Amino acid sequence: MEKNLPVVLIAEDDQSHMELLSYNLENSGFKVIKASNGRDALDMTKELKPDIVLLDWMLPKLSGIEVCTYLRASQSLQDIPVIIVSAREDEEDRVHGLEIGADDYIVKPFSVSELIARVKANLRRTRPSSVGQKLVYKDIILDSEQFKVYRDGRLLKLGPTEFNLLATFIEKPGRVWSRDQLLNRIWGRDIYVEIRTVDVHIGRLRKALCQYGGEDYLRTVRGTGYALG
Amino acid sequence: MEKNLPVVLIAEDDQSHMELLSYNLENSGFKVIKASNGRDALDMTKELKPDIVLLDWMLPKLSGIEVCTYLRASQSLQDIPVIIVSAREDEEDRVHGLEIGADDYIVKPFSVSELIARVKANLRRTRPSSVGQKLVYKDIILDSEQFKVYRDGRLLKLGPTEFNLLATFIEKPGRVWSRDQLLNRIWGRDIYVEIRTVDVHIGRLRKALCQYGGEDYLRTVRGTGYALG
DNA sequence: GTCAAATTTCACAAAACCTTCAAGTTTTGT
DNA sequence: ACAAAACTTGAAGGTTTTGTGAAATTTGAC
Repeated sequence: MEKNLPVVLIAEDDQSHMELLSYNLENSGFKVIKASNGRDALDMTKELKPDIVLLDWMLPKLSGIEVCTYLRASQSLQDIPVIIVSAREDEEDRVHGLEIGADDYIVKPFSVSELIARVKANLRRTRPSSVGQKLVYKDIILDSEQFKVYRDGRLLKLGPTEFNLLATFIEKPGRVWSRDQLLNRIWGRDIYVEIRTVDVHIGRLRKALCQYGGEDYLRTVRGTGYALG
Repeated sequence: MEKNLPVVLIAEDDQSHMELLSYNLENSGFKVIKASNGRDALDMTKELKPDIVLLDWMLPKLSGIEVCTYLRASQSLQDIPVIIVSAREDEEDRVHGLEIGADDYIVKPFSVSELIARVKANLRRTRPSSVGQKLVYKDIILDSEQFKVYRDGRLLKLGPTEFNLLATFIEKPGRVWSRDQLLNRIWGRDIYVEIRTVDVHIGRLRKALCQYGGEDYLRTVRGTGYALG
């Protein structure tokens, strides 16, 4: 129900570990989806495109290593950060884990705060607005922890959808997003909304950003979509 | 590196409980050391002289009760506050726990803020400077030692839940908390309460904070949660 | 310059969400 | 054990946000 939270896929076959992980991640503001074996993990990743994947080294059906290898080979999934969680401490495994393309490697037992920190660190690259960072574009500051947006020092008033749109744009200034991509990302996957609705909200965001005057930073890319700057 | 933080020894054999406890205590400014059985707990207490000890009732090798009894008999360790953490609710056990010299007794499941509050309360005796600092936001002062809140110099009347809410908010002014996060933090994990209950208590806190007039500092973030300022 | 396609704007009804209220229950204090 | 205080819950009512169609405007191609 909560929308636009960063999504973490946890692939872990040990029930109590799973619970510990998901409880704490949910508490830290993530949406958690769970897989108890490697095959499910892979399928769910393809299907749901989580923002980050936590893979246990040992998994039934497909090992974490295999899943990771597969993800790295996939065009559309290779940008999803992968953290390998393992009981193995040996240097060799650690190297192996990183070699096959994992972004990080955590050894059990680990502290919860370490885990959260690593997850956030790895999301910073791909979804900076999701980890409570202030994002800046020109004179706009978006504070995702406080859910506030300032322009030229003044606090702007904007609705949830406008905020989410701006958060998406400001993560990658200049990048052009299609209406479909925006719908998927902000409204969610299986929600039926007219594509034109995006336009309206873009218009609202435009107005909100200029409520105290100033240049319009939102660029319309005719036939394609929108971008910030 | 860490400077003079109060040290909490947690003796707990359940891995996930340990994580939950240590994560939250570390987050609240304590240094945590861990023991997974009674023998280790006793040895580490002798060796490291923590500022406070959290003892699970049931522990391998030596039970929490035995450890506590031993500590109380020791000249050099008897002043270390001991909190027994237990799943037993019976009055009898509670009495027994306190009889053998525990300073406090917490029953699982407990809320995080309750735990923190108890730990701080028990540290007040031995390390008064480490706890009970007053938290301030604008004209609001929250005195966590006396459990009192002042606004503009006047003592406010507010119930426990309202106090806990405010304590959470004032720790990080501006940060937005989801209802789920607030429930977890203030009501405790495995407790089932309607999510809407949060709204009502927010409403009460609002009223309480403005009982002598003044601006409403609580900000509703539609679709997300609440924040102070 | 004209035209068609695409985008923007506008107004409004519906939906989602939040606040308030009051009643009933539990907990606390004496 | 009783009274008071605090808490939970559902429902009603109010507010904000959202989605949509239609009209107006802009854009780019010819």
